[in-house]
Amino acid sequence: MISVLLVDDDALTLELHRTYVERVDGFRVVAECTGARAAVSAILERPPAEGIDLVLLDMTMPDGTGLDVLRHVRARAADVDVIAVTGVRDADVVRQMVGLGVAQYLVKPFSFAVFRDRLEQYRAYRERAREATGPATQSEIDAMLGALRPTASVALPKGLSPDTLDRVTGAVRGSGPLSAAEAASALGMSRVAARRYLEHLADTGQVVRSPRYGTPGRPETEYGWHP
Amino acid sequence: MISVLLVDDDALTLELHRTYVERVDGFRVVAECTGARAAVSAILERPPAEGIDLVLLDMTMPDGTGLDVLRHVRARAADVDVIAVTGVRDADVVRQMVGLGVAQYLVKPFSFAVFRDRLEQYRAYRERAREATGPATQSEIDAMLGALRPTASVALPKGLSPDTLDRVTGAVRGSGPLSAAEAASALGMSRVAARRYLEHLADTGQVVRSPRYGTPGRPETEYGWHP
DNA sequence: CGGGTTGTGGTCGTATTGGTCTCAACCTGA
DNA sequence: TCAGGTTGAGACCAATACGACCACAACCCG
Repeated sequence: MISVLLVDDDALTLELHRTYVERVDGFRVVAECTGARAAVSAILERPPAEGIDLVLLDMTMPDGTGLDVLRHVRARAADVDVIAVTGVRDADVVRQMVGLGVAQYLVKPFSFAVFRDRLEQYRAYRERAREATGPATQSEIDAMLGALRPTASVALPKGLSPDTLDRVTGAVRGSGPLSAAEAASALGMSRVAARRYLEHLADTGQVVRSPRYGTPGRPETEYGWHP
Repeated sequence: MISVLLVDDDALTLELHRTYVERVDGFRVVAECTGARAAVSAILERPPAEGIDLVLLDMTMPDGTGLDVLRHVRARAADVDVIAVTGVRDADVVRQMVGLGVAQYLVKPFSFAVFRDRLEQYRAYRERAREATGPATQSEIDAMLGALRPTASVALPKGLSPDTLDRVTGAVRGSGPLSAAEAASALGMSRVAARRYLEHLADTGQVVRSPRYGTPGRPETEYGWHP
């Protein structure tokens, strides 16, 4: 059983993630924190016997960032693994977190399927690390690290390509609310195709639809990012 | 140009690694240390302007281990990447180093070809991290991490020859973004084969995929070195 | 104030083009 | 010669553009 510590400043998010974790076999939540300082103490002071294996760490908290937490923990040689779970997508933050050894970096919001995949992947890494208790060969080490390699995520509906979805997602994130036509011209694709992807994102809850009135003619629906 | 610090207690090894680094384009050795304490000072005290990008870190040194070095560095928020280069293959050490955010773990001894591959892989990660200066999408972050983690096997997948891979790599490097068909005709090979190699390069993070719209019909994916 | 007109975007069917898979032919090394 | 691996050709599948038609809100005119 893998013991998990949840860290997030929002109680609602905490609860959601708890239910997520409990739906995955072999993982259990042993503690929760809403602040950076509390997280550091929880990780460092917990007796090793009932130690924490994995921390799901948010970035933004009132009394410090996830980066601060991780720096303290790493300095103390605490032997925990960390999955960053945050809405912060700044490339520099990602780089620093990777430098501090996060096993995965999950961008909120995400579906349960994505969450479960990441946890399963972490479990695979963990199993490999455990079974090779003695000296390992280079290729065993590679296999271990390779297990942490993010895999292509959930299967898309027919007619959608991962690459295009990625581009559309980026456009909506970058430019604020967009209509299908605007997204299409920004990406150099057709309005119909752009709309398909935006609809998919809306269906999976990653963007919100809202009608845009005022101009003559049928109202245009615009798609805005939903953090 | 990526600035490298070499850390190893053995002068001979240091020299060997220096020649290795200098044989790889775009990397240069800016400093060398033979001890743990010296390594920590070198990393922390060097002015940011001529900062160190990458540390090749040995594990066993007279005045401390590589783990100690890394813990100090991480606690100080130094923004350097690290490749562990050591003979130590203990699974627990590997796990701890991974937890401290090493980009690669190289077991001594190794050939120059292996060494170069790892450096190239690190470069791919670095480029991806740099090009996405703003907010990134989940899949961009995944691509970044995917570039970092070693592919399960060091050798190429069945069906790919090193020679052809070199030619395809050269074509993409030289001619900017290419579609599979364009690469095929430029190299005088079949579209299917060209695509196989381009896909491999994309999977290992050395080239980026992006769909090309505008014409009726299914969009063509183009493969670019690092736009 | 109300119904028709107009203009715009949503929706669907079809054509088109590249991606993807399978299997046979070829090449290389022992 | 044989075995394994690499390439290539064709068939099928998938993702997009385009155009026609439908739905909706604003506007206009009585």
